[in-house]
Amino acid sequence: MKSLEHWNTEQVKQHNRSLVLKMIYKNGPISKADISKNTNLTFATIGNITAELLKIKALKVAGYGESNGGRKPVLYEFNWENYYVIALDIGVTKVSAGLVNFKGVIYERYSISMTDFNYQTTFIEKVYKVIDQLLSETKIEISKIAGIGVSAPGPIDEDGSQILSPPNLQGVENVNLKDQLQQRYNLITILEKDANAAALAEQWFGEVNKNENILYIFADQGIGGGMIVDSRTYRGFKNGAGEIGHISIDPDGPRCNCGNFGCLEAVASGLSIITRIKKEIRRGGRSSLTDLYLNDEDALTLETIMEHGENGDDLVLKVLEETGRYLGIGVTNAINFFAPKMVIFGGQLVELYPEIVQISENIAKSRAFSTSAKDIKFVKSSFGECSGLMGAASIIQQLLFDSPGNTLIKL
Amino acid sequence: MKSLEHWNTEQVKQHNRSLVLKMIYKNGPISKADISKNTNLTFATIGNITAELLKIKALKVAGYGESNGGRKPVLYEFNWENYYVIALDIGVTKVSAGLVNFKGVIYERYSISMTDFNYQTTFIEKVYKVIDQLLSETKIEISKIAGIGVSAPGPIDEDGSQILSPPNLQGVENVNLKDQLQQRYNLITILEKDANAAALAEQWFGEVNKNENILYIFADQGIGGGMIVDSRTYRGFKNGAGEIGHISIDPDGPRCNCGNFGCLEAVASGLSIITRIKKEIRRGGRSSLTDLYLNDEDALTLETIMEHGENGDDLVLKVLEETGRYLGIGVTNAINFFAPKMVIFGGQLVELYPEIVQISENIAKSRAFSTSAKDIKFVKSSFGECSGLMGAASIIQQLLFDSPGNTLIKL
DNA sequence: TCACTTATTAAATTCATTTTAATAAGTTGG
DNA sequence: CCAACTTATTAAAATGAATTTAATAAGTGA
Repeated sequence: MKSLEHWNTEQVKQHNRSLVLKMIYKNGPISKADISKNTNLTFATIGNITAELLKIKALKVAGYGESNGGRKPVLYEFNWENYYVIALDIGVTKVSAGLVNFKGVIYERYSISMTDFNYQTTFIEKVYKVIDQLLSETKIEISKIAGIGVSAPGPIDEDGSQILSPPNLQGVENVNLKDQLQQRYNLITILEKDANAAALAEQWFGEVNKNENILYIFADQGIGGGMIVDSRTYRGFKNGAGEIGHISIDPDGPRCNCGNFGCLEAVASGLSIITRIKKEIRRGGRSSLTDLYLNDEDALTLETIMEHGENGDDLVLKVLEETGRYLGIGVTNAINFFAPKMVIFGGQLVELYPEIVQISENIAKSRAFSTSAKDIKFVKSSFGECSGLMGAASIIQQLLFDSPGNTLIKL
Repeated sequence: MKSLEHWNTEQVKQHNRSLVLKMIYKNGPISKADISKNTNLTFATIGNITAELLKIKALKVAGYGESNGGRKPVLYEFNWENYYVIALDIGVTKVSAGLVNFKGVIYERYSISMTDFNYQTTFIEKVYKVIDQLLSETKIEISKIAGIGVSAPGPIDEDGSQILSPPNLQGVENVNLKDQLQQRYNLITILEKDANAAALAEQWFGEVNKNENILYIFADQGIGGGMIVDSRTYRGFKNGAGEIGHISIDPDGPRCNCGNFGCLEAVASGLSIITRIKKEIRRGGRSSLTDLYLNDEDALTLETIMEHGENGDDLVLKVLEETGRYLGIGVTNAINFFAPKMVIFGGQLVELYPEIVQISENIAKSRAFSTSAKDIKFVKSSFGECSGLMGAASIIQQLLFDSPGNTLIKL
């Protein structure tokens, strides 16, 4: 976008304002002198920008620093008490809403089950309900809420306004959440694919350095992927990028929901584990899960399977190891193609079976093409089951910090 | 890079100068009024920038346009006669150098075989030789040469200065071509991986629209890949991105040089075709190539194989079709992950067997996950065997147009 | 020929950063 | 404790970019 547009002093101001705000956000409390050193902007410019940000209460004075031989510096920091985000995490099993501040601290939280059809409530009514509940319970003024960020199962349209047709969310199709939420709550709203949002959360609240490209693997019921390039979500043509779950790693493998064969999602997702174990049991394979399954077909959840794995069930252990191996092969392909600096794993499967990160890392590093692949960092997401909410929050945060002039400062 | 740095009016000037120059390059001959309309810059600014560019002879007056009711507009265009690039294409079999103008027209050209060891000439001496020959034969003044662009087999180091350790170029390892060429010829020199360079050539000289991300598939002896994101080469961590040849699509497939199994390069490259046909013949498979092969093991080049395919040899046709299928599966994976707007095919295999583009397209579009994959354009490179030289030329062109202030205008 | 339109050029204005200078408030050493 | 030195902050003037405004040149059409 920007590269096609002309620039004038306004973009300079925008850019430098954003630069200073991010600097204070990340490194505060900090003195004007240090901001100047780190940004190479002069004292005078820092003075102008901080004065402006101070006036709208985006910053606050955090005290005084130690003198280095002269006058004590005034320290500034981001005005945490003034900015909150409504984070909406739309999952397959439930919709959660949280009130999150810009440090990534979740203040209030409320969930509703997706399958709870007591009152025949529609999807959008459930969304309203969690948000209304959230707002009614909180003591934080609505004027301090910067916007509504939504993490949802893909595909999402290019504008970040509609949930199109997620295969796992029955009854939800072409829902324009953005317009409806903006209208109802009068707050800026943006949607993002769950894996992209989770990746963005790592960028803002995690241990990612500036301009390190990251690959986020969302291993849950299915497998999704999110990519961050130059600190921004990489979306690709019509938002189609990141579908690492549908990289086929075995043309003779099992059929995937997408119609293809041997997709990563068909061999390394949470659902694929359940499917494979059921199949083995039906085949007569020995397992401590056998009775459970034969009594109730739906009893085999990922949680119970993992419990039996921890108790040493051979079938479970075998399937889990295979799953790790497949995931490793998939990640190898992604690395050879995308070459990220970090690979971050999240989702239910990873939470229940964190060893899968190490297994994938070993396989990927032994198979990767480039010699520098050994320097790629593999980590489990630091946010666990909160990564959806954190992701949703980070969407709004990104918007605000990228153009504080258009969002924070409403002239 | 830029996002971490502060901006001032200098970057504004840089950016707008680059914008105007690219506008004139792509849309010239064009009037100041039209430039203003297209860029949203005011007449005065356009006046300043064009005056400056005119003064250093980056532009020239191309005549007068039709009046639209007022004074006839002066038309400006890029000063083609003033800018040339030495393009160096380092291939597995030969080194070629060409003098290319900014329209992508190749003026002079000279090659030397890589395997010609008559005089025990080292690699770097061969490079010097082709460039010297080129310079001695041309009538174009050396002052009009903007730089030396080099397209070379990867891996290339992060600075674009060294060829590291290409598996197919024996005897070439850690050669710092950039420093040596810059010193000898006193011209800015930049190296780029062959597939990246070829992709960039499509961006500059081909039919790619601004900000359309492209995936270039370089199917030759091996298989390489290049990606363009936001009009720039996407390199990834330590230049490791784009290795589509080492996406594994079959864990039980043949072993690849990289140590892995079932890599695209092991099942869909030019060499893999030769290997498979040899294997089939040894197994006793029927083919019109049988006698040829049994008399001389090295007689089975890709060219002869293709000839026999055109004459209807069943074995060849079968292997080619399989190859297309594999390539299609590999491209599907790449599309699901990267979601480009265009996929462009080049390299010897594609030149000899252009049908492979259509085959890959059919497979990829039937297997791709996203519904919008049907809108992805699949094309064969328009530059044939010249794509290496064109790629090399486009590297320097990109440099100049991105910061004309630092390169064209030497104050 | 005259009114009108369009392209170009030149001067004055605006806006953001930078440069320069002045001031405030510390530290250090004798 | 005070003088010399540092450092942080603030204010005013200068610089350099795009923009606004006005003037001029060169066409068109009635």
